[in-house]
Parts: sequence; C-alpha cells; structure tokens
Amino acid sequence: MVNVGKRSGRPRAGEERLSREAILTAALRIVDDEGIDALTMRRLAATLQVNPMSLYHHLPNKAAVLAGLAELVFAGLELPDPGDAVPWDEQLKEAARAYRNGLRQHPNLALQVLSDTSAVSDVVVVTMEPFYLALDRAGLSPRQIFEAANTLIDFIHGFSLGEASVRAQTFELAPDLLTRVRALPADKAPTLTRIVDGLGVEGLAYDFDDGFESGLSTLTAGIAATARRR
Amino acid sequence: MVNVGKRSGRPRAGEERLSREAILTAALRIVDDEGIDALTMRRLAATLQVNPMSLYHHLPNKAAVLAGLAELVFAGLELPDPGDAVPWDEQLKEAARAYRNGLRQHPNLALQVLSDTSAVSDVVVVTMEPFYLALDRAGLSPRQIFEAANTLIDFIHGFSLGEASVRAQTFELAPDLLTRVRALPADKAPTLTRIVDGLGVEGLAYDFDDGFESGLSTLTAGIAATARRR
DNA sequence: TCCTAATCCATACGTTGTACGATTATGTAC
DNA sequence: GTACATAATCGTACAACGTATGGATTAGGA
Repeated sequence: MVNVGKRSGRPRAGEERLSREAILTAALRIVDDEGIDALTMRRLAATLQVNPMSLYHHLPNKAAVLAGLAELVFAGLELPDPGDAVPWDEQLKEAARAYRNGLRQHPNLALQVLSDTSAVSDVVVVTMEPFYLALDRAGLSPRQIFEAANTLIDFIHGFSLGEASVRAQTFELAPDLLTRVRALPADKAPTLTRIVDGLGVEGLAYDFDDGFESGLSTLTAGIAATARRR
Repeated sequence: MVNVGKRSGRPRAGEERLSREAILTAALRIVDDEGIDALTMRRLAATLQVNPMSLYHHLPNKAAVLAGLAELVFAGLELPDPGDAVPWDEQLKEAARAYRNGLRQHPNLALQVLSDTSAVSDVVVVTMEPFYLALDRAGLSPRQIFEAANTLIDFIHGFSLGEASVRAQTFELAPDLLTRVRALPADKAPTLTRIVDGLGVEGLAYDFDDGFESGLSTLTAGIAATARRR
C-alpha cells in the first residue's frame, strides 16, 4: 500500500499535528456533542485526521483520556471571589454557584468527573480554596471548616449528579419525581403523597435553580448554627 | 459439533430455568466480587452455565442488566423508622444513615446506582417516605419539606459517591486530600493550607463516619433554622 | 555525518455486545 | 391424539472496540 496524501513518520518542523491538549480538546467536543459513549479511540483519531495508534504516543490509554477530560473540566472552573465585601455566607454561596455552573458546562462528563478520584489532582485541591476563604470568616475551628467544606462539596456533587443525569439523556426522558409520586398508590407512601400534593400547581415542574439555592440556604444556616455553638 | 451434556432448545418442565431475577442476582455477585468491569454478558452466562444469548430472552440488553442492578440495590434498602419516640431530627438522621449504609453495601455499583435515572422507579420513590415522615414533624411547609428532603438526599448521594470512589479502587490508591494539601506549594492556596495544617495530628486520616455525621448535623441544624423562621 | 529520540502509521489480536436463525419444549384448540 | 403458536435455549457470526507490536519517517544534537 502506497502512502497517498498522508505521510508516515515524524511530522516536519512546522506541522505539529498532535498533542495531549489537542487530543483532549477534540475528545471534549465529541463528548459534549454526542455523549460519552461516542468517544472511542478510533472516532477520536478520525476527527483529528490521524491514525488511532498515534494517540497512544501522547496518552497511555483510554482511561487516561477520560481522566484528562475530568482534569480539564476542573481546570476550567473559575470561582470568583467577591472578597470581604459581602457576608461570609454570601461569599460561600457564590463559590458554590460557580462550582455548580462549572460542572454544568459538560453534563455528559459529570459522572466521569465526579467519580474519578485520580482527577483529585492539585488542580482540584486548589479549586477548594474559595470555600475555605469564606468559611474562615464564619468563626469556625479548623476541624469545623474542614467538615463544612466537605459537606457543602458533597451536596454540590450530589446535586450536580442528579442534574446531569436528567440533562444528559436527550432521549427517553423518564417521568420526574413529581409526576411519579402522583401516580403512586396512596397507601404506599402516605406522607410523601400528601406533601407532594400540597405543593400546589406551581410546583408541578421541578426547578433546579430553586432547588440549589434552597440547599445552599439550608447549609449556610446550619454552618452558622455551628459557629454560634462554638 | 455435537451437543455433549447440554441440550439446545427449550428446557423440560422440571428443569432448572433462567429468570430475570436469577440473572440479576448472579450479576450482582460478580460486580460485588470483581468490580463492574468484570461484568460481561459472556461471563455472566458462564456463571449461570448457560449460553450468552439465553440472557437476551429475559433482558433486552446489557444496559437493562445494569439498570436492573441499580433497582435491586434500591429495593434492598431498608430504612427503619424509629417513629415519634425520638425527636424529628434524630429520626431524620436515622433514615439518612440507613440510606447511606444501603448504598455502601455495593460500592462497585454506586456509580451506576447514583446516575441511573431510569432507576428512579416506584421503588426509589417509596424509599423516600421516611424522610418525609421525619420532616413533616419539623414544622415546615410542603415546599420546604420537599426542598429539604432533596437537599439531604443530594448530600447523601455526593457523600456516597466520594466514599465509593475511594473504596472501589482496590488498586492504585491515590493520596487523599489531606496528604495532597500538605504537599502543596504554600502560596497556591494559603487559607486551605493553613486550615488543614491546623487540623492537628489526629486529623491525618479522613474518617468517613465522622464526616457523614458532621454533614447530617449541619443539615438538620439548617432545617431547624428554616422551621424557626416560618 | 551519524545517532538517537520523537512522532506517526499499518497490521493484527483478543474481547465485547448482540443480530439472526435453528432447535426443542410447552400450552392450547380442535 | 394432532396441529400449531409461543417460550426458552443454543450456535454461529459480525462489527466495533482497545491496544500490543513493530516498522517507517524525520528532527535535532553530537
């Protein structure tokens, strides 16, 4: 087989074609556009117009690609710090909102990002600084700050996971919790049924933004109570 | 090739037969013992001493197997209700502890369980009843109960995800957050570094149980504050 | 000019999920 | 009993996957 239109071997000086970054960027685009299952090494190589095996020079295997994507998403997080201009709880909420928004940018990757512990690199650790900054002003002990930050982050993770799970499936959307509860036989979960019915008409559709804000308020109130008890 | 020891075609009346339940049970065992990657249709069929294609008579595809496993885990949850004998917040905490413990039984499945929205079946919805029971006693509006329950569940999910991610990898355990922060250049995240250093020696290893309890206390305190403001 | 390392390509192997059709038993209608 | 639809299993086969191996080509330093 003769090489037509495509040369083998190391590319000439000016024509660098592959790099870890370029690969990850292309991979991110595929995942965002077509879902995580659409990401295969062959497909990835095709969009880069390159032989599949060329990828392995820059990344050891597919798991490394996924880990790289998780890292990329985290690195893309930008948590603006309003500083001492606002009360500590509002400062904390701002950081949380930014964190959630960052994760929302790539719903198809949420699962990968949130579960890849190897992605807990320096990048991620540094991301948490704004949370500590805000909590430090609340009058907590180091241990309390540590626990509070973890709790808040766990909440954001759980929330984002649920949000992403819903947003990720473009097809076959399952009935959400509210409609499902209404379809339930009344004696299976009486209290649940009564409460959900009591929500009224405006509560028919679940609003993720409202849910997140509500969670943030509950958490900051709980943290404030902890601070007061000290 | 001659059939030795195994006949083709429909089994005779008294003969051992396949069923959705038997398949899922075997699948759960494989996942628990060897991880989610060990679960292949061929491997599953082999442990059942059956042809791989036989599985497809009871389940449409592998995704259905995984969804079935998620459902199975949820169905296995048993949230004991201490009733009115204890204060509402302790009642709520008990439900939360049981929920977390249920998810812990199958760390290799946590990812699947927590992300599979199609598993949000009646089984799962009913599981939430104890949370509503407890919250109903706290003096909240229906809307507040609804939001509080979601917040608590999101926290448990996020927490369980982190816990499972750590417990699932038997190999290549990454350094945890604490040791990683200590290895950080001091100027990258000064507050974070200072707080973690202030944790003292006893805080060297992260204790999941303590972390969970701390989160529960923060959340119940926050919910109590919401109730008071009503 | 030669050497080494970088970069990419071609081929190939084992494994995966599962489509398709054949095979054998069961349950029902006559 | 006989005929027939249906249920349950199996055998074969295929396309797609991740990637091991080894070879080709070139850049850049000695």
